Amino acid sequence: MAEQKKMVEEITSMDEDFAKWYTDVVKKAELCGYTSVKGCIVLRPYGCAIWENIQKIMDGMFKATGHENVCMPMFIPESLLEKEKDHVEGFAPEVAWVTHGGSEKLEERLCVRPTSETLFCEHYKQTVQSYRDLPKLYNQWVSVVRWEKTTRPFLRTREFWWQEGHTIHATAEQAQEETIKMLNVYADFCENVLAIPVVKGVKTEKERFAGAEDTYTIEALMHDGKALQSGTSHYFGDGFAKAFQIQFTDKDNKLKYPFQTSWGTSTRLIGAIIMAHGDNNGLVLPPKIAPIQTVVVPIAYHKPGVLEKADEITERLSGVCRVKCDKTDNTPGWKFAEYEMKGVPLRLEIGPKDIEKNQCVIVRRDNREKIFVSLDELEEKIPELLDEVHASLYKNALERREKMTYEARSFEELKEIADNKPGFIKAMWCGDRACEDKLKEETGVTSRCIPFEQTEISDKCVCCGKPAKKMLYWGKAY
RNA sequence: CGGGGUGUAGCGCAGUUGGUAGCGCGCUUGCUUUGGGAGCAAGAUGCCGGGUGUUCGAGUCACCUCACUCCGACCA
Repeated sequence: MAEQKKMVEEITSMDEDFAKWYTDVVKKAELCGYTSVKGCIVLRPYGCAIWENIQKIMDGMFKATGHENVCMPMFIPESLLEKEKDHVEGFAPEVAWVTHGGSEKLEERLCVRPTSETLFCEHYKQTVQSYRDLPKLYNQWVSVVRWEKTTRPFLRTREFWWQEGHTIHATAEQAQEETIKMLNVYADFCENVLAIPVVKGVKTEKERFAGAEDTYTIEALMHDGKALQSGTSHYFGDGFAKAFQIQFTDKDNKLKYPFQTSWGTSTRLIGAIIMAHGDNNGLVLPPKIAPIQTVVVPIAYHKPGVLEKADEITERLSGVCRVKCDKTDNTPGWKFAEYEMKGVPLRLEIGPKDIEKNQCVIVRRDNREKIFVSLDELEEKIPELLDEVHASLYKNALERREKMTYEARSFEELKEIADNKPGFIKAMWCGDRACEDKLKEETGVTSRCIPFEQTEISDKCVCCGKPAKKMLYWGKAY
């Protein structure tokens, strides 16, 4: 696969310059555009269609687990943001402030939401009185703003689109269960929809969300060996409830503090798709979220019967997949390159030679395999192939991750790997923040998560040699 | 926020010792083509990122500024 010949000249090869490859793909696939505000991107139709497909499927999964959608305002008064100490400390450095309404200076400045915990808390305070009001299982699809210093399309933008789930429960157990449940929904989505394998685990205190008791995460490995945090789920305990004075009367007629969670995934997932599946010819889209799943390319379409046949095939396929027929007067070669760049999973070529034999040529984007398919079998064959593409994308990504996951038993070994082999490093940890800081400082890796699936690599901390508590995934991250 | 790079046509770039703005791709029109980014012909497109200065004269020199981009620190 690495030896695959590069056929599109405009895209920088990923081995040559991964960062440039990434921006080339984003541009050439027409996923987004830049604007006059740094870090604020336009989701162009093709990128937007991918996001819409992500939203549609994920939203269905939220509904299936009992969640309801709401819409909160985008402004948070400074005094509201400040109510939970850790939370405000975490976010204050990167919020955007509104200071004027028209020409009048506001009494109190408003921040543009960087996340909406405080708004949900204010709302819960108004609507939760009894245990009968619980749980509330909410989600919203909105954009948020975080004034990042360095930005990259999809991976880190100042405004980004996401979903944030917020729930409130009568007991800690229920809230903890919810936190894990939604983490599993995310992992399920990444693996079964995006074909990206993820490591599930919990963050160390250092990497925890501001205000959370526990932050759970799914970590994916990109083509260049860097980790991408692809979704997080937070357990808040009753910390926010206490800070916001949210209380309810329980069955035993006692006033109690409820327990909360929040969880989010963002347009960063599009970055994950690009970097997990893409190749030197551009984007490779997992079929389930591909705006176009099959592109029909008529060959020598001026010849009698070709366009008619292409139309007929397109019409038939519209019942089994998202299909587009490109009837523009660009040459076939141009179209091949174009749709490869855009990651369309299947290309169907139909020309005079095929029509004679009642067949067509189907080419898979992921491995370029060329298959001759009888026109009588299209409706069965196309969905089968889409499933195969999904399965093989997942399999390849998983194999690559496994190949790029190393184990380290000593500091020297870890440093050696961190310096020379991009990827995940599994290593034991004593639980001390000091060791985490030292590893970051001296090797550049951060703790990605404490995975649920623990294996005891050794009994000593990779950094200080003291007795180890947990095995962690370490790595360089986006 | 530190370090590097780049700003000239829609995109990618050239522009020498300062002297009236160029190339490729794309775009428009026509004809011929069509199984891996087609060929020929004729067109259209410029606040040289912005400002100040030096100069008879600035895309070119100086200073300032803004934006983008890459690498670090901080973060979904």
